[in-house]
Amino acid sequence: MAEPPHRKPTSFDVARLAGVSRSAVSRAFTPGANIAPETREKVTKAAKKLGYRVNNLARGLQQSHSGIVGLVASRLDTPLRSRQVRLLSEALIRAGFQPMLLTAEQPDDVAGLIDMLLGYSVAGMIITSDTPPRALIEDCGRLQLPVVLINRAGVSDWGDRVVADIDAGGTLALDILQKAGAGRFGCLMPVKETWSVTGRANAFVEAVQGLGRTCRCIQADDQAYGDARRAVVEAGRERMSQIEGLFCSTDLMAFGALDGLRIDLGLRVPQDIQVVGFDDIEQAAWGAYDLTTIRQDLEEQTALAMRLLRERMADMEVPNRTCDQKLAPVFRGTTRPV
Amino acid sequence: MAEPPHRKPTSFDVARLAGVSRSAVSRAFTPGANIAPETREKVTKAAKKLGYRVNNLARGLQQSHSGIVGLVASRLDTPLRSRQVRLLSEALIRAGFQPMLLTAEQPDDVAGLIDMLLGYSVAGMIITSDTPPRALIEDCGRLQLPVVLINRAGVSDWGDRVVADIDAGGTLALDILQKAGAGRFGCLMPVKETWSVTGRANAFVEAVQGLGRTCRCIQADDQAYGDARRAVVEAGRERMSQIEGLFCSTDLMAFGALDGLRIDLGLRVPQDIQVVGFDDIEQAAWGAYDLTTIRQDLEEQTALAMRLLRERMADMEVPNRTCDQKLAPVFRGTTRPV
DNA sequence: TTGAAAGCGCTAACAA
DNA sequence: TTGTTAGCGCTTTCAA
Repeated sequence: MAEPPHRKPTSFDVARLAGVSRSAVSRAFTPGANIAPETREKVTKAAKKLGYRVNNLARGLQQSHSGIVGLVASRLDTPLRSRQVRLLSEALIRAGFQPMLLTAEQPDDVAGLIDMLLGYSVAGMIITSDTPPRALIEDCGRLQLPVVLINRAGVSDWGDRVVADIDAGGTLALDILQKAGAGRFGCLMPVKETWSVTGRANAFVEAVQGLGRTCRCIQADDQAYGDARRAVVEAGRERMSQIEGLFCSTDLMAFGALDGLRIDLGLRVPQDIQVVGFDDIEQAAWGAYDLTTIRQDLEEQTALAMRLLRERMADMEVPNRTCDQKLAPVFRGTTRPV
Repeated sequence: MAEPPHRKPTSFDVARLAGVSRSAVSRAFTPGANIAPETREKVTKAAKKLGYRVNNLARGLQQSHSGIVGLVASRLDTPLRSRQVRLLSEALIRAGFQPMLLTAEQPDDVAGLIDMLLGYSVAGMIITSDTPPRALIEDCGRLQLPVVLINRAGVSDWGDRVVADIDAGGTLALDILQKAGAGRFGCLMPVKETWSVTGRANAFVEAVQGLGRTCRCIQADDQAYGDARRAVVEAGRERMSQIEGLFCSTDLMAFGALDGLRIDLGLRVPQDIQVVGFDDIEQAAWGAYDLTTIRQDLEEQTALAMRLLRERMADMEVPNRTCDQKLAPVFRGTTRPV
């Protein structure tokens, strides 16, 4: 155990102790550098003795980027988002990057924060925010900074994307409800527009209309559990009981709907009304809800995002790409068995 | 709209355009620096025109720290943790820091990651990980790096702490169950030790023993919903129905217990058995669970953590401190009304 | 394979 | 209040 150093040791100190130059120290800590194994050995030993570690700030200053990747997320305390962030941050770390977390709800906040981020010469950005400000993304384009957007489309010209096919999602939901025997359809969605969440709800409505039927839409103030429950309760027992198959545009909203239907309105699910959600978050499998839903494969989503990021870093000239992730139905207790 | 700059502008470019020195530019971007308002004005204008922003890497290299604060968290995809991380990260950003997120489950991972973090000259660290490796924290102590630990005690000499009083928590849980009329008590806890989670369970058990009664302990493999549900089911209807008041050491485990009791074992809550959780996460208020629990005030927790961090930054000589956060009972439907 | 020297972009001490 | 100067700790040509 070395005595507590008061000043942090620099590559210079290590070089002196190891009897080599500072360049040698630098090379010893650069994977794949041209350096004799024994020199590297000497340096590593001296470094350990001194408690030296490379200063990433100085390194980033010298190289073009810092190894930091911005991770922009809104509603982080939501089950889907927190799982996404966990998976992404673990994947980034595994790939040798450092995720810098930006949690912001308002597009205005985001703008200022990204500005901060750019000051750190980030190597790239992954955005799962609800509404990333387009100006910001265009800024990244101007700086030739890799950006991966998750479940957001059409925001700007710049940026690669991983998306769940919203049309397929809407159709799949209808399919599930139809096969389960529902004939009159309803859709619960938030008023506030969001590409993915309102997008799939609209796709569902259109799919229903494609059948020559009409879809009863119930609008919630926002995407939270409470918003959904309130919306269902306000729609009232009468209106709700005319719906046989209800598609909720997120699982979270489906839970609110289920509690509203069962507890507040006294309807039985799936006997009186069948419910399908979207996302397959962990809670959907919990016994009290046991929700039939459509699964977004987050592991696959993460892997795709990382691939896009890496390919873009390797070659900035590659045209913008969009990857589709798989969607799969998960049958549980809120629809009748077929 | 300026033409796309290919090389990022530096303070030198701004200085030239504004007709001032580079120091003037630096001062213009340093809050509270000695600079004439009109000079600052000139600089800001030139900077905007060029699309200049301060390079935080270079700034951090010069100053003693980088403005980055490490945020270490495990089980980020868990409701309590994700809310903590959201609040902390927002508070950090508001205070002008940048949270760098470290998600790691194994103490071994953490060690390597912190090493990385230290390479960024972080200004401090906030740790809400389940089991922060003590060696690591002592490293921070050696480097005189501010560390705030949340709900972890006794890990090491170094570091300030925000904790929920585990003894008070255990006693409070017993109190609630007793007043609700329960006479025979049980406690559901994870086998794997954790200061806060197993700590309050033990406190509950001791409080029960203090009454001269014995407490039936049910051990789950871990802290997840599924672990809790399985544990209850394996304990069996017979054993469970001998318990009148069950304390679950987290809300998440309480949900698993509730579903196990009601769905798998066919017991009624609160008629046959009453249940109390801990944390008051969002889901506890959901209709299907409507869980009586003990609330950790996360807003207060965040505020305390930030205060400790800032005070420590201001004065490294201050002795280590521990702040207690308030605990409050929340009465809902899994206990009988008093 | 190695070392010397020249920056990366910024701030801080000093002098004007 | 401003400009000059000297680094912060590292990587990276370029010679040797």
